[in-house]
Amino acid sequence: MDKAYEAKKYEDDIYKKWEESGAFKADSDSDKESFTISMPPPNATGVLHLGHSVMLALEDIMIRHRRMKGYEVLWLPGTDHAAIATENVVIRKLKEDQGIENPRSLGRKKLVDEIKKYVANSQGTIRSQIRKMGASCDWERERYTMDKSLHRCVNEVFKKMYDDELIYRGERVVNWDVALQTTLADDEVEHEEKEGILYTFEYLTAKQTGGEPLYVGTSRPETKLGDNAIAVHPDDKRYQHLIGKNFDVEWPGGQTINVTVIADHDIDPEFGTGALGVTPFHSKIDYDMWLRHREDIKAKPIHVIDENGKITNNIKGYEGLTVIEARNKFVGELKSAGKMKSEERYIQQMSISYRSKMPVEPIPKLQWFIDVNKQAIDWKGKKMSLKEAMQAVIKDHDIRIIPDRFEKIYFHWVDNLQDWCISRQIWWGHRIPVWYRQDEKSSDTHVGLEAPEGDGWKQDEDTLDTWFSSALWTWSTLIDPDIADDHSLSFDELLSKSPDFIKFHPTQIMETGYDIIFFWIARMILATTYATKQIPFETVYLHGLIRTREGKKMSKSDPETCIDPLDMIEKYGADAIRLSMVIGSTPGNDTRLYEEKIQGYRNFTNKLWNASRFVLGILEEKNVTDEPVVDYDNLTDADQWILNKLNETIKDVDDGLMEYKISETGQILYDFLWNDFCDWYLELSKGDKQNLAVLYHALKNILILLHPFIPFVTEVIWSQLPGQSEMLIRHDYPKPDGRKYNWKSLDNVIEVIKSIRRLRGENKIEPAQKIAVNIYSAKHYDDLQNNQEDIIRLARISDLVIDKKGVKLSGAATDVVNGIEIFIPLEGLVDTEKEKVRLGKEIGNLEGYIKGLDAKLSNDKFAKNAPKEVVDGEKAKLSEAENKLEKLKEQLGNL
RNA sequence: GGGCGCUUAGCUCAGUUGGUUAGAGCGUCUGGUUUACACCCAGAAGGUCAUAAGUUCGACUCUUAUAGCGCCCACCA
Repeated sequence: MDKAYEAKKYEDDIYKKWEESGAFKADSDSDKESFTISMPPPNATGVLHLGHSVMLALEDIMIRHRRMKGYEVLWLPGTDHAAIATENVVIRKLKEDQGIENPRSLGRKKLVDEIKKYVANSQGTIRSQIRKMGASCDWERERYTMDKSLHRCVNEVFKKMYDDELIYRGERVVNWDVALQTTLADDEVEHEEKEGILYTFEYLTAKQTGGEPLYVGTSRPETKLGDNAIAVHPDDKRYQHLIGKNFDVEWPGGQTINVTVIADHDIDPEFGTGALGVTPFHSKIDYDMWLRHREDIKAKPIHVIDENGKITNNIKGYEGLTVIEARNKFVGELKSAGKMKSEERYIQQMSISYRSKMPVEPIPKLQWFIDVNKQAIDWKGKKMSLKEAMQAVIKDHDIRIIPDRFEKIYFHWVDNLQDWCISRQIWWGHRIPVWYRQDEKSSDTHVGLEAPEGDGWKQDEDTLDTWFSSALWTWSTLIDPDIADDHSLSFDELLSKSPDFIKFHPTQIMETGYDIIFFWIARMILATTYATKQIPFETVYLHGLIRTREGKKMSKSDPETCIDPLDMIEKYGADAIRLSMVIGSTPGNDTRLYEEKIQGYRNFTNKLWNASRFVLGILEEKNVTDEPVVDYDNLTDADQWILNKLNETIKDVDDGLMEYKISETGQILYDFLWNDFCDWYLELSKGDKQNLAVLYHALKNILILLHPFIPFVTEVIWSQLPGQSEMLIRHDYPKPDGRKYNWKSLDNVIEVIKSIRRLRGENKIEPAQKIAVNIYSAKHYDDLQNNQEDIIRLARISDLVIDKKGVKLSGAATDVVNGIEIFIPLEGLVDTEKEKVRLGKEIGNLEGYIKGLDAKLSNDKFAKNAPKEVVDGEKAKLSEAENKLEKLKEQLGNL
């Protein structure tokens, strides 16, 4: 074995061996309890980033742990077609690489083929990068959101919802991404604060109102060319006499509109002039207001802005102007006409597309929607709406969210959920499975898996929101592709006849970043409860975002702060990355990552490597070729101590992982290996009482316990361990052995050694200098006597005196631990004055401590209210401290 | 505007039913080469747990307020 572990030399080979051995494969025929994770599918054309790395590290830990525990484990990998994102990438490529000015002019089929080609070419990248992280997922079950079987599920769910009247087509004001030329769902719109201007101008003249002119404030004056109402608060005294009246308004440019004054409670009389110009076709609230007052409003809404963000032909003199041009023109006209009352700067919220980062225009369009309020689903015997079912599964704790504060965030979102616009005007994705046929006499609509018989059917041009197919991910991936091919089977039969679905759904845990709780988590709950009558997952584990050391978002454009996981794997190994992603971060909280952190965990893998090298060296020296059997009747104090620690560690680690406390558990293992096993047990094994079987046993279990966290290095070392034929990935997970060990004896020894080392350090005794030490303890005499060789060696002692009691040496450095008195009597080596000061300080501390304990214990209320264990514990502490104080005082007097 | 989170050693962070003299890693300082490891070993320094009040025998932990930082949701035009 090399002196230092070089991850690069081993990782790819190990991964290959695992994969070829079939260790990742799940068996739907198994009798074992199942444990399933659906891997959140990265974009098919993506490259591995830190978000993927955290996801893969966490999920692989969970998966490997359960696999070793004997669950039938399925971790299903896959990729997402990422509709808008992918189409854009390809369009840009065609423009840049092939000089095609407008790739859409290629036509639908050709462009989609180009995209398919691009996806097929780049899908391999992310696959191999997932492997680099060590992810032990079942590649034979890999799925892609555009697979045939998934496509069928998409169409089936669409049809089912359509038949249940949960999906409808209607003309609504939708979020229109002008740059990408498509609609967006509400949660795909981001809000950005921007300084804008609130224009206040004369809308109705004094003559029209019969009193003061009516002023209206707006940040988008150009839309006022399409108003059909003015809304005021019903109780607003200023406008009472106008409510219900109609007015013809002639704008300075000559355009005329007719507006009705309506009263609506949504109007805030305090804001602006308390009067709002209602533009139904270019604002969702205005649209809703129009719907509410449709009966009263005389004029029809006017379409002002078109899909390109330009003014329509409906507005004379403005045709073809951009929104900004129109605004400037209109404002100019108002000013010249003397109608502009004021222009105030204020902070307004801009709607921005999360995809294009460009402004979103509300415009009216005929689109497909999912009705979230219609009661159409049976959930646990109750008729519910999609929204109610989404609420119920969390409220009833069918699904648990970690950390639980995200439940509140989830509820807030669901409570305010509106119908989901699912149609997109792009070509890449699942095309809406609806066909239309029109002739002079009739118009037909067909919804189904394929075009109906007969001529003249044309499929809907739009595709589905990419999250529609993602919403089915936990189960559409489990539908047997052969069964999905059989169109004679009903949708319910697809589920009931697919062995994987039966065995592995619902999944146990959905682990993903909290940033997609709405896009994805909520949508999976929505679609899966509806379509399968099952929850998609039992637990949601939300990890935080990875940030730079300064707490900023990492961006690819800034290579200074942006860490590329692939570079780090190359440099430090996947194991080190995994630990750095997982230790010291808690669910739902962002973590900062920097190279030194990864380096630290690389050091840890190297520590394991060297500890193993040490043990393996001894085994080899002693010609051990098979696993030695531990002789439990013949254990040293050190053996008992480490076996006890091992039992505790096994329990804590197993419990911790079962509760998904990944960070804490990793920390426990880190400490156990480094502080207990290496610093003490291995050091003690360098003495005269080496126990081969226990060394082997401890190392073996350490490798098993660490394997889920750092699979590569543990597997490499495992292959060197004599007597193990099977790969570590398949090994059984340990249980505590149930034995009682005497760990206290060695604990005393350790305390004594630590104390002597500290005294040496404080008195500046050279490490090479061996010293004389006297130790007195009646109670622990045997413990010390039995381990004196180790004390001599590890504390570097020349003459050791251990006695039940003895002369309190003067002029010595002294300490008391666990009632054991320690003297280092070398005159000349110990600075008496310094030692006096030190002892005095320690006595002072101890007296303060005792005073506090005294006060606590003499307080009647404490004795009355505190549990007995606590009181007893405090009493024990007090007597221990008093004992120590007495001895220290004595020692001080002796100096 | 509504909601959430964070504030603990110089830095990055743990601390889950309130009960140790508050922990780790990195960094710093003092020393080191012993049957693995300098990607290492031994030791040390460093904290009014943001601030203030409250509940309690007891608060880093619970309550309330305040401040700073961050995030999410929301079309007061």
